[in-house]
Amino acid sequence: MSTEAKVPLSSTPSEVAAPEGHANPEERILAVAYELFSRRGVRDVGVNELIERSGVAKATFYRHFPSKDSLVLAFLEQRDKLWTVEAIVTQARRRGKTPVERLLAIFDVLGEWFQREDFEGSTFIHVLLEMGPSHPLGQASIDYLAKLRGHVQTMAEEAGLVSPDEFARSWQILMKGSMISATGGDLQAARRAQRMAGWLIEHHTASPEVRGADSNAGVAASDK
Amino acid sequence: MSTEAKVPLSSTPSEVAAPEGHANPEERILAVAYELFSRRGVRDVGVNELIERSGVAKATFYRHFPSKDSLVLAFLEQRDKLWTVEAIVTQARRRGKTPVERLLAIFDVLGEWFQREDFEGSTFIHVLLEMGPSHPLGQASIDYLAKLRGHVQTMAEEAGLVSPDEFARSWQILMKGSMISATGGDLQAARRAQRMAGWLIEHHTASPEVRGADSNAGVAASDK
DNA sequence: CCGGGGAGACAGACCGGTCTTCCTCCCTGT
DNA sequence: ACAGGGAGGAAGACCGGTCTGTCTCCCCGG
Repeated sequence: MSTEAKVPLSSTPSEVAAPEGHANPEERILAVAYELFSRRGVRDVGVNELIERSGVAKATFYRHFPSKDSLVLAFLEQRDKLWTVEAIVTQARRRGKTPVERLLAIFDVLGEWFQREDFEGSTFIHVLLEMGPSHPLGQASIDYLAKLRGHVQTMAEEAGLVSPDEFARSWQILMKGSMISATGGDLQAARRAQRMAGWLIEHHTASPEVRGADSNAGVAASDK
Repeated sequence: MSTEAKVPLSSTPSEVAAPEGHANPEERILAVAYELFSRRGVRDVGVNELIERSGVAKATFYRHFPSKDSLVLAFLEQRDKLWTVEAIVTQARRRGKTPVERLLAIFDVLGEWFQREDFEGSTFIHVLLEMGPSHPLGQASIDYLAKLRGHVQTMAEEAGLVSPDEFARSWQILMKGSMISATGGDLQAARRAQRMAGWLIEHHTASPEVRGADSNAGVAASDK
């Protein structure tokens, strides 16, 4: 058996995930769940549909996942690994030569993602709003969003930016806002966010001399 | 029909836990719906609960609202009026002296809203993600978000900013992003967004002196 | 023999929505 | 002045459907 790359973002040629390729039921269930949860949210997909589309018996489902929520938890973990890390962070790192370029490349990746017609919106934001911040699944989503913010903060530190935490939190506002706007139909949201992201970088750049003053400085800084 | 100023003396014997002040059932239902939908989203609140908490009969409910969706539609309209317009736009206009101050005051209002412990998150974003962009209620949410963006654009024009449409779309990315971050627990999200909003204003300010030119973003490494 | 897996009936709760029953107010015709 | 009737509201049974989760039955391979 070929080891098979794990379906990064699309892969599956056409329709919903098929049992093909995954021998054991657990992988089949998780693959189907990934597909359906990503596209329609966790509340909209019932256990019966998951079971039907993964060609598995109900008892088998509940033997591997004691509850639907535990499957959702596994799905979120998978989403973090395949989407946040592999599709976003790793991709962005690969594209830029300098640390700053790598940061800005995040919005290039997001922009391409927004253009895709199977763009589903952000899973973690979706689940967070669906379940609420106090629900365990909402909390898990918050945690994964914080994990993503940690990646941004690391990249900011690599770029030598000041106040990496403040930077990453502001950066994430831009990411979240652009994702919501893209869900609402603004396909240029990534470009707009990227423009603001540039200004954010400028204001967190430790300049050798000038720029001691706070609020806004010139904008046409060279850089780049 | 048109009479309305009648006081129900000793009528309506069952006045259990219904919202005080609202005599007619339609207002009671809408008031309860506003409360529950705002706090928990529309999917989480069923018609039975609405009926029970507004002290109304089921037939009465369906006489005034032919379906749950039509009530949600009425709720969204109410939300636009009470929240978007009265709580945000009017408040922000009242606070600032100059057009630019009025724009920035939006994030002051948002910041205070985030601090409230009954902060519920943004209704329109919530409904949009709950129902999806293609559902009529999701579409309505998109429309109301566009209406809010129109207010921002108007304020931008009053401030004499260039590219008011581009400005308003970028501005809304900051608003949406800060609301999601606030839902996730970042109570400083409004402050951070406001900082970026200040830079956005600068870059849309048509300064007679320097900075004319096409400005461009001049920072990103993309432009694909 | 035994355990995992497929198929599916079933339970119990809840969903949006319809309809029936009764009661009370208010308008109107004589 | 007063009886009658229509309208609106309260209470709630009911319907078909969906939800998560349990349990039974049978098969098949090691």
